[in-house]
Amino acid sequence: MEASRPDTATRILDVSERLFVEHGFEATSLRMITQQAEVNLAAVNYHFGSKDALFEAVFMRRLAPLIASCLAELDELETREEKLSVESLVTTFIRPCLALSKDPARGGALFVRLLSRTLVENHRLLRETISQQYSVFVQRYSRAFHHALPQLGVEELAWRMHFAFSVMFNAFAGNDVLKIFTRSQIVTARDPDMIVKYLVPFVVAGLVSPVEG
Amino acid sequence: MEASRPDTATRILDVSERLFVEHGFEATSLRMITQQAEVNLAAVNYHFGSKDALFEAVFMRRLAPLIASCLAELDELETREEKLSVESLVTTFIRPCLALSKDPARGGALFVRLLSRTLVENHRLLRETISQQYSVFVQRYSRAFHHALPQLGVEELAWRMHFAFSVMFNAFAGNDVLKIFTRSQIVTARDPDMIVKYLVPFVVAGLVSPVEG
DNA sequence: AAGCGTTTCAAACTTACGTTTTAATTTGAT
DNA sequence: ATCAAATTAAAACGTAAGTTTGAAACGCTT
Repeated sequence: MEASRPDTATRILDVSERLFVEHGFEATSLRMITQQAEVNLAAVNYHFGSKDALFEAVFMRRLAPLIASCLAELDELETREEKLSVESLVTTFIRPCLALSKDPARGGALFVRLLSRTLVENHRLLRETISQQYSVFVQRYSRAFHHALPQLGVEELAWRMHFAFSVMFNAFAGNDVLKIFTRSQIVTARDPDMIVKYLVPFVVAGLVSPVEG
Repeated sequence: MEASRPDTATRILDVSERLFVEHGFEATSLRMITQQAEVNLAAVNYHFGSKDALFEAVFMRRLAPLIASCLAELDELETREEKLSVESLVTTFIRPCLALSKDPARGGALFVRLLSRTLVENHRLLRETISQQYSVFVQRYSRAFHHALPQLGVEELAWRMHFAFSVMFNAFAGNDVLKIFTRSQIVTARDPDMIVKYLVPFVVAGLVSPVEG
């Protein structure tokens, strides 16, 4: 009656995803991974080639569908509405993140944390492989936000998008900067819906705030 | 005419701070540190005891003065004004961060990046040593924000503070989440004053936005 | 100048890492 | 059933990590 055990490569990916989030890439050894995945040590190099390639595989398994979901939401929104509201635009990004966070089969909230962690560690992977492959993501959002907020100059818009995506990433990643001091004042990332309830108004307010003279 | 060379312990701290930011704690070896600091390999263990203790020393050298500066600004503001504005409150945190970012003698922007990096890596150091020592920081800000935003419930206020500090930390840390995709669309953290110009309005707007029914 | 605690130095130690190798085992088509 | 390919297994390899050691060099007081 137990669920069928995933194959070796999948078990490695699942365990790696969790351990990379918990301890970071460098601090996670192949021996930790293979032990918890109950596979032989050599299996990682056999199936993926190297530890670096394993990381890329872990990353790409989640990122590609997430980006695709966001762009699909964006497509659907642009065909449905003539004039895009900032809130609906923000939601096209948040909804796929939320769905991902609530779906354990797709890594649950783990991957968003991994993404956040990888961003600040600025891996070579993100600077090289990903940047070329997914520049369309930011281009699409930049254009959409420009249409929704035409009163903003390109520099001000870039900064606001930077801030907005920063806080959204951090929110889903559960990096509670205040928790360190207060000992879990907020039950972080436990209820993703609760995050969105407070996150969307905050981000939208920052994005649409009037420009100062 | 050259500046007098700092002593061994200080050189180790300076180099470590930079390397921990660039490569992370785990990926920075003592041999990298001692080589760039032009000290003997054993000097780290002699002066600090261990690599972990070195990290704590690097961290504490900057954090304590930063926290003290913030609290001093807060004190000065509370004695000067009866009713605190959200903007002035935000500024009590941003101004010390900005001063730190612009002062190479105190680590410049490096330490804020280190702080941000350490937050998402959630080191044992931050969970254990720091949380007890500096809980006063969050308590003071929580109370101040509660006075400035009395219309917000405790839960909503906690979330908004969480979001606000998230984006502020990330802004100073220069973790440009969009840069990865666009290849340095924004010249991040080059001009700290520019950050503040756009950061403060964004954060304030999010904090003061009206609560929804 | 002598003595003594402090600091520096070169070298080695132990351990753990990522990776490779070679053989055993399983799998799937004929 | 057989054979070839794919996968798993155990063991070892070479390297680099943090740490320790013991002697040499330094700095300061007497």
